[in-house]
Amino acid sequence: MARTQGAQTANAIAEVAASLFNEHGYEATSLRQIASEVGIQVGSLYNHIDGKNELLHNIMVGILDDLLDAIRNATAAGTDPVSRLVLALDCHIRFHALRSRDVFIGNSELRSLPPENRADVINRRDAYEEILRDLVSDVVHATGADPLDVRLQTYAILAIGTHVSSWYRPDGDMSLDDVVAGYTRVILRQLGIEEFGMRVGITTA
Amino acid sequence: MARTQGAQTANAIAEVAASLFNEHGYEATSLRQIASEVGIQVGSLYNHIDGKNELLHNIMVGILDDLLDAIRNATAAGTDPVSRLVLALDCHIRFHALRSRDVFIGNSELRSLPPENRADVINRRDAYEEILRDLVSDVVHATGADPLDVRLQTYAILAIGTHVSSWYRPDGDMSLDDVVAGYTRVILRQLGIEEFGMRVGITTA
DNA sequence: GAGACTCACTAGCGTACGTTCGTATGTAAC
DNA sequence: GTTACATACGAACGTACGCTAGTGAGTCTC
Repeated sequence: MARTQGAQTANAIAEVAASLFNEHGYEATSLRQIASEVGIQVGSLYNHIDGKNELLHNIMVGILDDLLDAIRNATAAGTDPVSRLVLALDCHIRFHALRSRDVFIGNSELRSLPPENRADVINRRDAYEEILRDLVSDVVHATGADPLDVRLQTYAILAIGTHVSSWYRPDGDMSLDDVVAGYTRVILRQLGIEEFGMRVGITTA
Repeated sequence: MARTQGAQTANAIAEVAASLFNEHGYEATSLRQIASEVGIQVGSLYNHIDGKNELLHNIMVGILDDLLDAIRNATAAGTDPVSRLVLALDCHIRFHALRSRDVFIGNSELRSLPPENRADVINRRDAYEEILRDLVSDVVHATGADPLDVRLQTYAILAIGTHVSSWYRPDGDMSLDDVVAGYTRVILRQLGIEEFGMRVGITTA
């Protein structure tokens, strides 16, 4: 056993760690549990990681990098502010629903990261928030809508994403398409641009 | 030292525990830390509690009982569905902002409760969600507004509350009154009853 | 085939944890 | 003043933790 198993084992460790962190929390998960579910001994973990904390750090930075990539790619296809926002909301909600495990870890385990590693996460989180705020801001300027309060509106969108990741289940009684369409309507209306949404294919049926 | 210190010490333990759970998380907080901040020895804690988990359970049940009491009292003064909802939103947002420490514990440490104690918390949480949903539902029926989706609307309100508890700071650059007024306008608009809100004193200035 | 490298094993290190116990001390009740 | 109780202390329990170190088996390179 050598040379070829490395990548697979490393992958399995990361997956198992994420599942256990999600289920019991970082502090309540032991390396012995992780090793046991992977099917190796505790000591062997250290052939693949530097320590327990690296597992958490990788998950948190990874999920935020993926989220930033996703929203940038999603909005690139938009031809005007409203369609860019609609594309962003689609991405935002789907991402949080489908990757709820890692999103939840990212949102709940910041305090388990040693302070020197927190900036990596906080900077990415701030960057995402800024992207959303700019999208909202652009829509407001382009449409002349009254946004009430851009900051609170942006927070509301962020909150919906986080919340979706905590209740949405693929086998629940609401399809992901319905969740996306429903929340998109709600958000466009709360921004005061319900009628602009219709022009890009969002209906209030 | 006897007979009279009991209640004060018990109180101090609960307060210190909540602060440390909020800061580091339940699992990462040791009874030795708690005892040390209270100014007693570890063993002495057991004159006041049955075990570490009781501390968490009391916080979680307590905050939800307070929240349920608050929303019931707040809405009692409402004379019609819209004003009841507005009163509820005021209470909802203020409560989450002002009691963010315990709210955060309640929202993030459910998995640290042993399964047999979770029902206490989940039942209260469900009860709160039902109260909000009924308020939304009543408003819709009374005003004839198109709610888009009552469930998603209710979730959005819940999400805003949870999110507020994570960012609002009394010394931040937005007053609590502004947060409440701002979010109330956003929520009334997303429900499609912006104009009804004005009748009960919410302005979109 | 020899050497280098990968990756797993086993055993054990020092430390911290939640909890229990016996004891001491101060206060209240009678 | 005696009795009973509330409350604190200090020491110790068994267990689990993250992590390290030494070793051996398999595999790739040349």
